Amino acid sequence: MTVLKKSEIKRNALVKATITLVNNNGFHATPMSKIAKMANVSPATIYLYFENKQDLVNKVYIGVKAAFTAYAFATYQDHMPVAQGFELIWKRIADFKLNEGEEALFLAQCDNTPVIDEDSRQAGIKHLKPLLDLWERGRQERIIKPLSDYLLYAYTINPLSFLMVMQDRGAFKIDKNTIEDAYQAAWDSIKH
Amino acid sequence: MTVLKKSEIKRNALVKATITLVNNNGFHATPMSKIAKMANVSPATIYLYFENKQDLVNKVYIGVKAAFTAYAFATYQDHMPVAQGFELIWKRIADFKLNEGEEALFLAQCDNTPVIDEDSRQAGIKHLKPLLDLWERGRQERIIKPLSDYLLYAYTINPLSFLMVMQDRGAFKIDKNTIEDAYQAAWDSIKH
DNA sequence: AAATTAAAAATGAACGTTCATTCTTTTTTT
DNA sequence: AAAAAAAGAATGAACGTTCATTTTTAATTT
Repeated sequence: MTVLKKSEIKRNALVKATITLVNNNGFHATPMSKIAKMANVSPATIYLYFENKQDLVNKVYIGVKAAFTAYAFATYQDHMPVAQGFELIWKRIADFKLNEGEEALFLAQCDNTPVIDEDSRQAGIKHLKPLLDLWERGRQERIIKPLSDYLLYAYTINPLSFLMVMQDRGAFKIDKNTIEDAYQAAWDSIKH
Repeated sequence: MTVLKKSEIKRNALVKATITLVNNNGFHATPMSKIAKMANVSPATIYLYFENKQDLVNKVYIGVKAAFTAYAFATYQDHMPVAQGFELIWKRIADFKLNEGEEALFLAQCDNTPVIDEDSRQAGIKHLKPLLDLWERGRQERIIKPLSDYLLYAYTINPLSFLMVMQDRGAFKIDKNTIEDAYQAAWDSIKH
């Protein structure tokens, strides 16, 4: 187990609190005072770790996005066959969303609203490079339809976010079968 | 052309301003004073038409949702064959999103964030009934995979919202071909 | 090892601003 | 002229941020 400095513990608590509160109320309905309270910290302390509120969400977003993509690509290797590589990455992403529900929800919220600075958003997109490369290979090998990255994303990765949000609202429950069905639908929509 | 009472003109201006400003800045970053200014109205006047800020978004949301579903189902009849009915509805929805970009974007934003009251959200969902009925018929006739409504929605309707948001950010442009490709992907993902 | 000092981290109260909403006055309509 | 609609100014609460201090940690000296 990594030993954390006290300051890192505080920073982590602030990040956690931000994620939870933004998930439940949205960014602008989450005052710094509440974040501080949930992290057991004085409001002023936040400003030792972050420049201001905007800087706080930006940094939390980038951090979560990094953790997300690290998880997604952890077991992927770029010499894998396209279909196998896609299934692997897709299911890792699904795993992340299931196991790290709060983080996934936070990303979904940030990706769909004008909360994050454009710079931070761009930084987050960069991390997807391996998947975009895989898709390019898939198109060239005629395994994947000749669709733009945006369409491929819209029909494979994005639906997971939607399902997450619905689950969070208590509308329904994602289980093993749901995941398998969703994967089939995703693959069917883009396979040649 | 319908003749509008002066009061209706003001109300419409307020609705329009709300949509535009919420699209660009998000709900909580949109002050009543700005909405009033954009609608050429005093802040106080808003309160003649709406109880408060929350009531304002709720009502705008419900109104836009109603217009959206009216458009989506305008030419649909429930005796149509499943595949034909689905294509019709899907393409009407795509049309709406293209022609009424601001309204569509507003819905996407409200559907993905905790801005709208749960009651208003539920009211919005009710309007989708004809589509859910069509899907049920499709499942029974083994034309559509036996997937839950949420999965069908995630893989057919929701991707359009994602593409809209991306287009709004200037990331890419939706054209006739995109729509056709998207429809094919949607159908491929759910057809038996 | 204990005592002292310096540095860093953290705090709670306070400030200035912004915002939703209300109040009073003016304008428009009937 | 009375009633209704609209306006602009006013209000109080909430917020992000800063500031003056205190507390904790680390370094240095005895």
